[in-house]
Amino acid sequence: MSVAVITIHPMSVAAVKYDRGMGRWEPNARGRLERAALELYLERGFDQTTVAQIAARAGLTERTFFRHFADKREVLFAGAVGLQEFLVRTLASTPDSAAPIDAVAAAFEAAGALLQERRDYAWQRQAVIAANAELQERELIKLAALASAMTDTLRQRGVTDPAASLAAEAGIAVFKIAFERWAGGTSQADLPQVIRESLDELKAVTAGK
Amino acid sequence: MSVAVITIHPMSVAAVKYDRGMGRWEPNARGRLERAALELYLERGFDQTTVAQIAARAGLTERTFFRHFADKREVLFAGAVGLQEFLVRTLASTPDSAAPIDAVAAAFEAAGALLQERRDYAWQRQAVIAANAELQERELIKLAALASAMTDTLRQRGVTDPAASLAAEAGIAVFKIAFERWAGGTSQADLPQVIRESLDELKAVTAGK
DNA sequence: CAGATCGATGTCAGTTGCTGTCATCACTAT
DNA sequence: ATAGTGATGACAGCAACTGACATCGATCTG
Repeated sequence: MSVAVITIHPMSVAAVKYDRGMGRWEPNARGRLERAALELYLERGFDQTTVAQIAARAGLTERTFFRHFADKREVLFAGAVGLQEFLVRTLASTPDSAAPIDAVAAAFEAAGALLQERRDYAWQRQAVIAANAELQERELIKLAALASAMTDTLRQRGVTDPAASLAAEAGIAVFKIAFERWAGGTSQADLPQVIRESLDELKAVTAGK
Repeated sequence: MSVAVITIHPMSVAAVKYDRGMGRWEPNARGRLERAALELYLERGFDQTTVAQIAARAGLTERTFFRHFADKREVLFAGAVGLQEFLVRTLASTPDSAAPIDAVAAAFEAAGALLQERRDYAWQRQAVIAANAELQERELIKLAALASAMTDTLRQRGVTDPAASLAAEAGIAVFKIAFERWAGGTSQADLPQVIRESLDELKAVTAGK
């Protein structure tokens, strides 16, 4: 019994889940990979998902996944770059009259308002990250990079050195705790307001003699 | 041409670098792995070191490495457990009269004194971690776990919830920045004192209206 | 229009981190 | 003696990630 060898062109196995574009390949490969990854991480968990499965759902190959994302975790953090840019921009454009910690907190409040607009996505993403230690590691180093960027921005505003990094790190701590409370609760709390309350708590806690 | 099949007993290929004990295997396998790993990470870098190389230098096999350490990074963080226990113990035994943030800072000052006694080791380890992003991720999640443990301890002291986590996170931030300044500088600065100064800076930074 | 070039992807082979499973064998308790 | 026990070795295998090269529409160039 002889078997015909069939050469399958990439287009002919294009993912069922996503509409086909007009070029040689479907458009937005990167976005399809992000969406497929989040779906699979939610359905089966991060550990139980292979990169090959993500690529297959997006109608691509494993190799292509690694051309778009440095590793299996990074696909969940693609948006972090934009968020950091927004925060730095907002911080840089805050009037110099504000104290460093207040300027940092104000930037986070503005970012919190944006996050709230994509609440469903933010909550899904948070659920995936909360369920896996490796993803938490990646989240923490993104926050550390953010702290570093905000420290630089503060320095450019004339804030001297230990104060700049402390204001940035303290601001991150406030945001972390506020976000956890917001994402963990079932309430319809307002994220910017939770951030503001957490900042006031921090001020109270550090109001030592 | 026939070749004799030689079965090599583990003892006969025991590591040259480490003295042999009296049992079936050399003693302190775990410690030998830690030392071999640190040496190799310093010599060739974390990425350029394979687990097989570490095991070989310790006179063991790759499989044994993974029986002692969950992954290639964890070998650098074996001592973190003891440090966390020390910090929690110290925090728990601080008089209740101290404000939460001061109690946390006092615990870090005590731990800082211990770290200073092993300054060479602490600096070598820090150099390895500073050179590799994956190791920084691991360090950050250890600090997050530490924050969580200190938060629990503060709660047991009657500190209510947002204040407890904020005091712990703020304390971590202070320690992080103080340690960086201490390990980065060439000076003979006193780590507990650097921690104390950083805490004062934080208090100044958060002393908003 | 023909040909060169380019960019995004596919294909394939290889290394390494990490795991499951079973064998080995000094030591220990009965 | 005999039967565990515990730390290790040996081996097979999966999945993450990388390097090298091939493919082929789209685009540029003459």
